[in-house]
Amino acid sequence: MFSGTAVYALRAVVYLAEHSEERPVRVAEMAANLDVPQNYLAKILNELVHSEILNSTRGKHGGFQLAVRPDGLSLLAVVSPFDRIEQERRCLLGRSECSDHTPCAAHHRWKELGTQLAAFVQETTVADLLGN
Amino acid sequence: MFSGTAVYALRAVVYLAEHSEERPVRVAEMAANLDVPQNYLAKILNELVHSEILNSTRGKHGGFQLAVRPDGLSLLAVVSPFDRIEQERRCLLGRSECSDHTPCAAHHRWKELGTQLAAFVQETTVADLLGN
DNA sequence: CATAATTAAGATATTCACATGATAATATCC
DNA sequence: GGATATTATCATGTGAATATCTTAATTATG
Repeated sequence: MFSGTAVYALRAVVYLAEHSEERPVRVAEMAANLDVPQNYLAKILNELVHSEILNSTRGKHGGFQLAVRPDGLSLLAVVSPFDRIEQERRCLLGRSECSDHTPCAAHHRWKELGTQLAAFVQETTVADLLGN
Repeated sequence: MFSGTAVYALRAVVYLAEHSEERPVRVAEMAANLDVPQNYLAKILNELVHSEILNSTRGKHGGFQLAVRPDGLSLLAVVSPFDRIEQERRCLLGRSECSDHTPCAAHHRWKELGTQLAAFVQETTVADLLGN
């Protein structure tokens, strides 16, 4: 459903929500705990900084912190720099305009699934992923 | 949701359901009509033959035919040689055993989405995709 | 100011889905 | 049996996602 990169981003954001309240968290610490390649994670975190989801501070005692409150951060916001999930809602058979003109029998249920997925990523926040 | 290869397979099976009642259909014809690379399509069809979803006959007047009735052929059967969609139902964060031990708040709704997707591909048949 | 710690960024490497090309195997038709 | 049409299979190429490596930029501390 999500790309590997997007899942990394979600895991990282959850980790920061749980650990970066006070001090910034270093990439090395996160990479070790989340089992993500460190340099790759650094790039992902950097993109999240550009998306204004994280703050970063360089130098000694630097690291990453959440820039917004977890309950105001939707999964869609975290994931969208990496996955274009809006495109998931196309025709099952890849036809360009199946839906409007000549929907097949399965089309409506299929579209409903896409709608539910979209609602999930929009309405679910990082706060909903905490506490385990 | 599905890989490109799986969508090719679906399109091909639908095409055969509509055109292979009498005679076998050649790859070249399907590739042209479905806008799929011919050699790539040939490989996909061959895998569907091995999955006993299609029959093939070589030589002059050869081609591919559906081996089963469209209303008895689930989307899951068509797609599963190419996509491991059962794996879609894991934890959102890629944790190995999130679900059983310490489900997060979002886990139940996420799992429900996966269940609905699984039900869709199991219950929907190729016959449901015809007629447009 | 020098040093160490850390993110930022660019270049390169790897892997895999996707695609192409060429050849072999098989069947039909004259 | 030879020519032709078709699937079957293997070998190779390509591009994007994933991952690594290296260097630069920035900051705190003694």
